Amino acid sequence: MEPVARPPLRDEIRDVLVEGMISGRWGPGDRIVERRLAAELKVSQAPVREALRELEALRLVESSPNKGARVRGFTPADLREVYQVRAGLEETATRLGSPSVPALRAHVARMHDAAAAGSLDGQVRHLVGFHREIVAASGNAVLVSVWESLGIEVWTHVSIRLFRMRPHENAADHEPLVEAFDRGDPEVGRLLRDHVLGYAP
Amino acid sequence: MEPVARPPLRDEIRDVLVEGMISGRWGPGDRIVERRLAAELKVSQAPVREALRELEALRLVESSPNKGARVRGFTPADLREVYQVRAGLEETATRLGSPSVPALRAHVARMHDAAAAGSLDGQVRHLVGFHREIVAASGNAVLVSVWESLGIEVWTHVSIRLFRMRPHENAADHEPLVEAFDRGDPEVGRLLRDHVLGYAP
DNA sequence: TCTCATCATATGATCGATCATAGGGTGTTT
DNA sequence: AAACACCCTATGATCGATCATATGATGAGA
Repeated sequence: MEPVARPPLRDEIRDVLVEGMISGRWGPGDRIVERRLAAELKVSQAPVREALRELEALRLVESSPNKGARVRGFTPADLREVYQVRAGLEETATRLGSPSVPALRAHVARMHDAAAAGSLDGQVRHLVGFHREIVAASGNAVLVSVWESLGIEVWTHVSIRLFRMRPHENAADHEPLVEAFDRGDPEVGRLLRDHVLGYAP
Repeated sequence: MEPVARPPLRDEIRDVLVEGMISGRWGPGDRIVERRLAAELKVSQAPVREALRELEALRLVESSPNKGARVRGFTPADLREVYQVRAGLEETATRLGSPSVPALRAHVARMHDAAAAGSLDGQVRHLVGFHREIVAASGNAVLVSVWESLGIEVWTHVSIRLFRMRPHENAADHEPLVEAFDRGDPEVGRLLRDHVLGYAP
């Protein structure tokens, strides 16, 4: 049994930061001052530091010794690097396992709904969910964790806001992929790679 | 100018841990007790914790809330997962840039020397150096950092000791790759991928 | 003896305080 | 005014102490 099992404080703090970055409270280049945040959240400096280290590992913030942390600024070129890696990872995933086609269709459908309802959050959630399904289907836990470590969801949100990227006609863009998975097309890996690279600015 | 610029204490502690894992002082499954290590190194608990978090991100240790950290145990299956991801990353690297063939040859030569001199450390260092050269040549910083995050060097050491893996006839195994890079073989990516997968137990 | 509640100990999680550094402001000298 | 040394403040880095949890030891009761 495992009843309450509160998550460590650092995780909650990390989520606050991630949420803040998505909502725009902290934008690229903004400093994140450990003591201020600690005071605001009514916690001590230590867990805040640990949360920041975690975000550093996720490449969401950068910090230099004795200078503190700031939200990572990033250029379209940086984004491109992330997408290149991500494309490679997802292609690798298709070699290791096949996603559930119904699950993919469900994500596409909800992406559609969200778009119709004008919900940007919903679109991003299902866009990411679609790709996460593919990665998870690889059955490779390391692959999943590396993929997650790219911080796809946050970056997608942030880049949409900053670069005014339209989440394309997502639903439509994904149909060919679903079809390829459905018919077991051996080229699906390449298709997926090109699809992901197409997101890059 | 930037004279002394001591690295943060947590980094030194992390290196001590990594070194200890390579040397066998800590083996898979061993607990790492924050306070003991802190006392031994004459530092406080905080930087030790941060070092452990860092190693957690590198997948070298695992920890559960209120239970502490232990060196990650791993089965051949886990290793295989790492190699699959690594193979995909290195293949991606070949699509983005071409390594310096002389640099590759140099690594192979030193691998040879090290093998002749019976230096396991040397072999591993240049084996890893060979692959790192390829990844770095991609010019993609994200790719490099993701690849590094797999902790290749440590795992290679550890798995050689635990699984009594021979570092194959490394030098020989690498010749065909060098040749392929040299003649700009478009199949080099696939070759490299298979080569890396060949390391898997 | 076996079971289970209680408690003791070890240790992770968190805190509040202190130490050390970076940057900026100020006054002095030329 | 310019250059420079000094000091002041904000803040990251580290520490020592306290709080909270998990795990094993102890012993009463059946």
